[in-house]
Amino acid sequence: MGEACHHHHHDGPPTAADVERALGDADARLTAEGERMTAARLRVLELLLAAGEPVKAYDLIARFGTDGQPAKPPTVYRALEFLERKGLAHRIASISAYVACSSGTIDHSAAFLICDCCGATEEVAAPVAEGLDRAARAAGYAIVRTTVEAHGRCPACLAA
Amino acid sequence: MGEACHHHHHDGPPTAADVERALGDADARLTAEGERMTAARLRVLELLLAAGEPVKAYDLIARFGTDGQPAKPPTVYRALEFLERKGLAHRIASISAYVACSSGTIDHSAAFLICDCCGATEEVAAPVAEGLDRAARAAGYAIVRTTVEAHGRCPACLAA
DNA sequence: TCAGTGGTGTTATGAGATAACATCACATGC
DNA sequence: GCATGTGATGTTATCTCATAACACCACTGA
Repeated sequence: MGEACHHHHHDGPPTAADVERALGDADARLTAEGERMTAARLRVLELLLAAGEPVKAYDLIARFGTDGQPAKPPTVYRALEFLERKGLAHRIASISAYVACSSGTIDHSAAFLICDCCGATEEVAAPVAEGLDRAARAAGYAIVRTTVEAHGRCPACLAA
Repeated sequence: MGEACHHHHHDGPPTAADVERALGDADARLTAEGERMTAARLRVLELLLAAGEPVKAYDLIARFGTDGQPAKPPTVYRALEFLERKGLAHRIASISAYVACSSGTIDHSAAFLICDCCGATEEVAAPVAEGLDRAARAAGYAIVRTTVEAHGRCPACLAA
């Protein structure tokens, strides 16, 4: 993360109420779909939502226990895999971190704008698909999933 | 890599002559730029070129010595960092692998089509930048570098 | 010839992720 | 009720990926 400029307070984490609401929504939706929103999955999603920015898996592991006890790695990685599969979280490959999905739409190919200075990320709806789809068609590839991540500076860090 | 279909021979590696020529070109170009194309850097580039597809860092480490002796990790990671900085190689974050740059143009933002079946990759010139740039402008971000990787099936694996 | 810069060699360790296997919870059919 | 199958979890160990730190070397320019 920060290498050149100081850390700023960007968007910041959502309020506790926001987190609760999002958790409730997710729980209700997945339960309705016949999925099991277990304690571990809810806890990991809660941590991601509360952070409001990408979080490293081992940070989730460290923060997992409400009593300060860390989780075992597979506990968190399994929850992340589930959340990702269900579109509630995304892995950001270029920084090996995970973030709650901020888009309401299910089954989307997300793209991210990532500030290398303060760590803020913005999830933007696949405005990229067009160009990539065109290239894929030209090459004869059938795309299953995409990783689109742009690194740079957020408005706040640019202003600083 | 392969999970569903068998491994096919896709494009395959280039001929030894192709590799030699590309190595010579890279050497000449960087030397002209005042960079030092050292043995380790040339060797890693040679391995990447010869593979003709993404290679894991520890595979490069294992293949490094012509006598079968592996390299020490930093040797290869340093060479990769240099090659990437100079536009001769790319890291593919979604699979933690490295590939020789197949584009002639310097200083480009590459995008990749990656076959999850046979491992073939196609480097396509940033046809993606448009959409992403637009989104970044809208969000006020200044983009420095991008990671664009599409996973799916290549034509050969689709046909199989 | 001496300092500065950039590259290499080496050791060790940090960070990210998963394999394997035992156990548990829960829904469904009998 | 209770057997049975499926999916989730707990636990241990390990594997893969990547870099920190420090000593040494090669080249360049004052």
